Amino acid sequence: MSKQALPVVDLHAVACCPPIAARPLDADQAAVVAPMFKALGDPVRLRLMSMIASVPEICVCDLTPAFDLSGPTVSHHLKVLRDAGLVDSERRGTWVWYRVRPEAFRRLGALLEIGHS
Amino acid sequence: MSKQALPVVDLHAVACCPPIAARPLDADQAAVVAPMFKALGDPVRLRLMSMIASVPEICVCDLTPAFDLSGPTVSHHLKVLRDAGLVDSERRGTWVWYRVRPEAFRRLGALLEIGHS
DNA sequence: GGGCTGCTTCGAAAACCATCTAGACAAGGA
DNA sequence: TCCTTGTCTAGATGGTTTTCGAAGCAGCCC
Repeated sequence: MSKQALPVVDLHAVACCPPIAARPLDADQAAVVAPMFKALGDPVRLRLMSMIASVPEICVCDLTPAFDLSGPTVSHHLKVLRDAGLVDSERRGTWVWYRVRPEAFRRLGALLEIGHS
Repeated sequence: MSKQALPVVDLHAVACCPPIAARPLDADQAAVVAPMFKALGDPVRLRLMSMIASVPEICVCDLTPAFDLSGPTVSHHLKVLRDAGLVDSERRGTWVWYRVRPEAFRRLGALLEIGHS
């Protein structure tokens, strides 16, 4: 949905990004970041994310057959990833294409770096 | 609980660790890793993890007062982190101390590195 | 237009989760 | 031994999540 209003997670609102091992996260930061981890906390979504991140972009029609799940279920999981700000989608003609939002992905990785303690 | 049998997640069972952006995760790998992300997908647990990771070790008695939650609720969240293999605990006299399992933490970080695609 | 295919949204059922209170257990001190 | 303090377990409850089938919308082709 390229015409969709705004991502549910505003990435600019995240106080930018010392690793969680560097100093304790405050409640506000945690409230912004936790939903991203939560979105990756389901095996189906983690695989979807991995399939999307492994290529520049990928069609839903190539994602759905990789799972033993109904179309609506896969679509739901993709929406969770979208709402978490982790991926973006765009309809082009008949098909809908998904791609990673690299800044979100990088942010998450940065949080898990080893703190300099 | 130092005397507790084994961590619920056997870290050695994780096929070790190309970033999820390098190639699609298979279902077995996803089933092992997703619970770790899921454990971090709650704001309370993310803050707990961050507090634990920021120091060599920390007493439950220092974790609980940081939240507006009952003791049992904090204890429950700590158990989720333990079961996910992310932290370890040990009773020493009156108090129970928690510390990060660095290998699990590093593994998670490695998964989120940018793939060489 | 009419019908087809791809994807999403809706609504409902079942499973799961966060939180609480009450109670149990462990260690230490009177 | 009994009492207190710190932590965990058990059980209950309300809220959320996963999943489905049915229905909707968007784009294509005849």
